[in-house]
Amino acid sequence: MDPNVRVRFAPSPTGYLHIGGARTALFNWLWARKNQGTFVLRIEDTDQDRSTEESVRVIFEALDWLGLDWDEGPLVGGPHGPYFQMRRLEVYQEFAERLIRAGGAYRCYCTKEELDAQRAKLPEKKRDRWVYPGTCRDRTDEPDLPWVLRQRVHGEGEVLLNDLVYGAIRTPISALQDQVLMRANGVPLYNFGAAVDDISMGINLVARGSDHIVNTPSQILIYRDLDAPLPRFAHLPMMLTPDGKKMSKRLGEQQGIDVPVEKYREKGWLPDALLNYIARFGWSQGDQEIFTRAELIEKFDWAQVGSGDGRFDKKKSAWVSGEHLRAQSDAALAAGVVPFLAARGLTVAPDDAKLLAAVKTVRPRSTTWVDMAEALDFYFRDEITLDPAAAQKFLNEGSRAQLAAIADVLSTLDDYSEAGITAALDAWLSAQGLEIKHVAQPARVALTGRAASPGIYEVLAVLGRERAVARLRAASVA
RNA sequence: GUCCCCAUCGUCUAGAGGCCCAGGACCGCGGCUUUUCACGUCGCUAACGCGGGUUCGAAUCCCGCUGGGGACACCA
Repeated sequence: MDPNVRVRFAPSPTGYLHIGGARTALFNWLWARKNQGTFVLRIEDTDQDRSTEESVRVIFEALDWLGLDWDEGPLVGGPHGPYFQMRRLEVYQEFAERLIRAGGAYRCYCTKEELDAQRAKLPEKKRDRWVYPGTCRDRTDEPDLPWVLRQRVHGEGEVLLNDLVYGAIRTPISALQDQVLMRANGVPLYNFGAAVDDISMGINLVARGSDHIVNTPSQILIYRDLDAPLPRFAHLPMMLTPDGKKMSKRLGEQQGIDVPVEKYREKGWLPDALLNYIARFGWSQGDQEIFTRAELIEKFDWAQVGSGDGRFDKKKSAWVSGEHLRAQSDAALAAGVVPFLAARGLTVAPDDAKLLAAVKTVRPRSTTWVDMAEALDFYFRDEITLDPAAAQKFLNEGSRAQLAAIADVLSTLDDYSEAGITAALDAWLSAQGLEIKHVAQPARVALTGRAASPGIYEVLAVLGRERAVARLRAASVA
């Protein structure tokens, strides 16, 4: 345990919280909570074309739903704010001056247009191999001209990145180029903004996606030139689509994977279940598959994080979701499903006795709230619709007569409880020389409208005498 | 194309030289349970990409190949 741990999650608000971003946030959060350190949220909104306030809100909501609370950041404040990059422009200005003085950057007066023109002269195939020729490296200051801050890559040898997950990664300094760090309007680019903020916010462990490994050497150079203490770095393997491609919203959804976190909420996932699935993705702890949030905090460690990219598995994620749902108490299940019933137009109170009883019967059959609400639907709806295929298959002249007889038995029954119903129907069945299996399916269709449901006696008991008898009679005459 | 990274069942993974003719989980398949569907339970199929080394011994170390992924912006 190390309460000095300071980690951060730094999303850019360009639409939604990406499932992979949620995992990055989770690993940082787990590490902070395990160490009783500090989890910082920083919004990297420097891409003014794509950043929106709406997506800032969406990200807050998603983190809130997941229960990943931050100790410093927007809404809660903290001693290292502001926590939106666009409100930290003076900080970058100051660091820019410092970096120039330290020899780690220079003012570049080349315009984008000039450089684009140079690039355009190259044959198309070589365009992306273009490197800045260093025109302004030693240019004297031009007080009247606009300038961008450009990194002065200097020194010999290689940059060593000692990654907690990947181990030693060496990059020759010669492979790095004089990239732009800050635009003429004072808005930083990623590598500068992230490094400056991580320094000024005292972040001592940077955990992010492995797609950022290539950025790290440039950032290490900034730390070095600023004489700032280097944080530890932990890069997380990528979460890919089932096809093994980088998970974009479009590609993910093409393959049936939800990429925005809010989708999981809409589909009725338990936040802890989603956390469990994404934590177990790239990280493991022996043979354990199901973890509570507390166990995740207790057991998480970088040593168990693997370096191989993985592919999202929808089936397994559904299983994890179901495991968590089934672990809930009846009361929690009832309370949780109420909004999802409401979404289907069914108003039920969370402490409704019938709901509590009904929930027991569908518990082993559900993987999400949405599933569960669907399974519960027939208990609470006044008029059910019969599944045509099921009705055709099981409701015929013979079964209709039996349903009518069963309705009679039930309507005169003294003890309308599951035990009472079972006893009475068993007596009736044996008097008829029948077994439950001969009438179960027709009864199921009549009572629930479907060919699959909880056990017939449970359904009868929970549904209540009035509705049960009415549905049986309705089906027997149709 | 260049640079970087990765490589165990279909998928997520255990495995840090002998404990592994490779273990767990999901999926799939089969049995049991059973009024349906689930849940549960028992079992089965299924992997160390290839080639060289090093070593008494390699899934584990080294090299090459192949395959995959990522990055190559005044995006993040």
